[in-house]
Amino acid sequence: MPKAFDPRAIEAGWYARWESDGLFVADATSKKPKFTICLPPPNITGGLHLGHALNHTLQDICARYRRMAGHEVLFLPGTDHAAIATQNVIEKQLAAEGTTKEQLGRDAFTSRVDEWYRDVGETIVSQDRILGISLDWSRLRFTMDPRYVRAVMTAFVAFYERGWIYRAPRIVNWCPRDLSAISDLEIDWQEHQDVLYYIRYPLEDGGEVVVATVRPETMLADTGVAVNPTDERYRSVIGKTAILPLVGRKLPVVGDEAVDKDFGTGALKVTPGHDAMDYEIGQRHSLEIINGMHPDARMNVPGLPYDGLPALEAREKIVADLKAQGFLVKEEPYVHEVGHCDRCHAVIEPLISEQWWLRMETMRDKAVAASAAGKVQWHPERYERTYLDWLRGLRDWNIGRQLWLGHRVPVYYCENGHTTVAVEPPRDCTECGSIKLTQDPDVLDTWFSSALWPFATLGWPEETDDLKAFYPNSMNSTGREIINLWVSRMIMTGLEFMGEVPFHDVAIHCVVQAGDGRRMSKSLGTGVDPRGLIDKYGTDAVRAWAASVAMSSQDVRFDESRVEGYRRFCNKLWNATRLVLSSPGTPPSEVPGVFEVHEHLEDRWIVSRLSYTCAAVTAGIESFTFQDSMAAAYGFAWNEFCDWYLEAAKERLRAGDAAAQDVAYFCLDNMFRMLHPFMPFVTEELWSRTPGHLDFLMRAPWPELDGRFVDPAAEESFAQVMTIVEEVRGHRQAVGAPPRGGRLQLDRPIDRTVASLAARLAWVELANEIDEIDQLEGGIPLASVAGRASFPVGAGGVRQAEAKRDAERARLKIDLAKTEAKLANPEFLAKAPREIVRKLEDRAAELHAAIDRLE
RNA sequence: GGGCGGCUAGCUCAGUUGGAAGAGCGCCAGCUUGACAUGCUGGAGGUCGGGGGUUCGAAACCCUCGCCGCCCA
Repeated sequence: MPKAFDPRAIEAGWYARWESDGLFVADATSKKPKFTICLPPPNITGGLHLGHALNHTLQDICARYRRMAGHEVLFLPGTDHAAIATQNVIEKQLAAEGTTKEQLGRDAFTSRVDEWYRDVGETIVSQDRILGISLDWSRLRFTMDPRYVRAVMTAFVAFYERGWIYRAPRIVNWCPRDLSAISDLEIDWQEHQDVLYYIRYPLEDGGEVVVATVRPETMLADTGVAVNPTDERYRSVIGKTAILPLVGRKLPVVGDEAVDKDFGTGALKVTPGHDAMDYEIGQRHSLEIINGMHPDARMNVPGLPYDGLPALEAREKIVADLKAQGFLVKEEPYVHEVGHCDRCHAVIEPLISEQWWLRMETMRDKAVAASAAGKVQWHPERYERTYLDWLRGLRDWNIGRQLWLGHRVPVYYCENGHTTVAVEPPRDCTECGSIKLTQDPDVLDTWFSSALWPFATLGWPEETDDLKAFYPNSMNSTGREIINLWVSRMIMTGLEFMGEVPFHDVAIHCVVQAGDGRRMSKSLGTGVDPRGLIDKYGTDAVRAWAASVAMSSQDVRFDESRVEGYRRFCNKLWNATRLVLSSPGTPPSEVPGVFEVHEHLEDRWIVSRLSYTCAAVTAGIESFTFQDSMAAAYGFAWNEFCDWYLEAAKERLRAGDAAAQDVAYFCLDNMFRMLHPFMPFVTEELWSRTPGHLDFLMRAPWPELDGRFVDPAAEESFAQVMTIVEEVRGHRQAVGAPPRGGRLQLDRPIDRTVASLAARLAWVELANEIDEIDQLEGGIPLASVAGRASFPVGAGGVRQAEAKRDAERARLKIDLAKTEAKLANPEFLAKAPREIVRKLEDRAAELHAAIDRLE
């Protein structure tokens, strides 16, 4: 067995062996309890980054754990076409090549996209394999697969038939670069330093109203002026008519309570075609709606000198003209939030547009009710509020997008103006039989299709075996920014189409930031590809790191040294195994499941600790606090098993002691099993190298030690051993004694087993009679127990020993004073719980004794 | 503007009903100890963001202020 752990050497073969043995494939006919995760489909915009690695690892931990714990596990992989995001990526490529999608044409663009899907799809699949994610590749899904498309169309038609889908003009968030509407959730708000312009609108019969705006270019589409009817300043102007500067249009002045009296002058120019609130006001007062802008944000004002100008240029020219003609009252600096398209970063223009809408009331109410009934558990719990707050304010969903990429709306128009809505493209119009049909050009918001993921991947709308066996899913895991975009919508569609929530648990993991606290993103150049880390430290180290930060309450700045630390942990496991394997004699042919541990204190202690650790690891996974599991397993393996047990049992192992071997193999076996979900490769490799393991660790049963080996007496005794050893070692270093040698004398209350084990681990000789303390006169008195230690040192050593003793005594006296002060407080004695008082009394007694020993 | 989270050792983070401040990395010192120098041993380092309050007792609970991040408008 090589001396050092080498991730490359061991990771290569296991994944292929697990896969070829069918260990990832779910059996829908199995009688076992089912456990299902449909992996959140990564966007096909590029390869996976560290955030995906984290998320996929957490789900894989759950999947592997459940398999070992006896569940039939379906862990289903897939990818999402991410229409607008992917279209942006391809368009950037085309731009770099000096062309555009319009020059290419829709068909050529589509085949270009298909090519991209193939390449990136392969990259993502290979990344998940490298990460060891145990996905059922026989069920790989893509949101543009024909079967999946059919599910999307079925959902659309179902909503349409319920009367929930309608087409209507509304103010939408329009991206003038993507030439599409986008949803509220796809907007990135950024602070802008702008100018607030005060503009004089003359009244027809004399006088004027001054309005304030940061977007003077929209005035060309003004169709009214509004003031708050409770505003004394403007009460007299309601009902009058203002004249729009530069245009000459007559604008009715209306009173509407939506107007904010404190903003600007308190008078509002009303542009129903370009502002959501203005649109509402316009509806209430029957104002005309003018669309003053082309889809690419150039002005659409025929007959005016601004026609065809981009918005910002038009703004400059309009401001100059207003100034020249005396309409501009003043300008002042103004800071406000401006919406940007979160894909292409263009400034969003609110504008009136005819769109496809989905009514949400019924689904929203069901989703809220399901939450109230506790059907979905959120981890951490506080995210339930994020979800509910958003749902309660939910309005109709704009599901249409004006893109070239995505699921085309299944709505067909005939030459006679009839509309046919159908899952499959119809041959003829359902009303007049015309065969001249054209399909609506819009595509669906990507989240419309993603919302169906937990059941569409299982074959819905067909009643497949998979759907029957694996719906609802068991859990979903994602980042918090996806809660509203995706999780809430899956819950709504799941309830609507399947009559049941799509999963019982939602785990929201932390966000991994770059080392400097910035968001990790490809565009900022702060993204980290997990493959680079895996090359350096191995997959198991990356996964262990992911588990260790998993559900952290705060976002985590990526720190590579922690990944390195877990590689060292792998090496530690490797070498611990090497040590045990090197012990002579016949190793146990199989790991004893139950055996009597009675003779040696260290044996009793370590299996007791093992038992405790196993329970802690299990509890961590079950409660979605993976970092607790990782910490428990790490601490046990390194600090307890390697540092203390193996050191204590080393001589017995070398001598081929069967009991020590039994215990050591038993610990290794259980450690490998409980660590396997976290670090599948190194544990599988080491398991295969220990005797008696012919099958895969991956399908070994999950360890359940039931507290069988819990041994409080052994824990207490061993704790005493550790205390003594640590104090003796401390003295040894303080006096500059060599690493070995010296004598230790302990007084009678100390058990002989404890004494001899402590002496051995502290590399000192135990004096023959543990009660004859005077024999070691001149040695260093111990504080933790009655006893002395002596080491071969020169004169300087004695001084150092005394200095340490003085410092220790001073520290103990401070502690004692604090403790006694509390005990002297009558209120404390009266109000504190009894066991707390007793604990402090015991502590005071111990401190007294320790100080006495040092006098 | 509303809401959520965070602020603990030089760095990255734990700290589960309030009852003697922790880990990993880094740092200092000492160890070629027969599994591991990807290691072992010992050690230094914190007025738990500031200020109030509740309590016998607060890193933890309440109020307030200050930064940092996120979500929703």
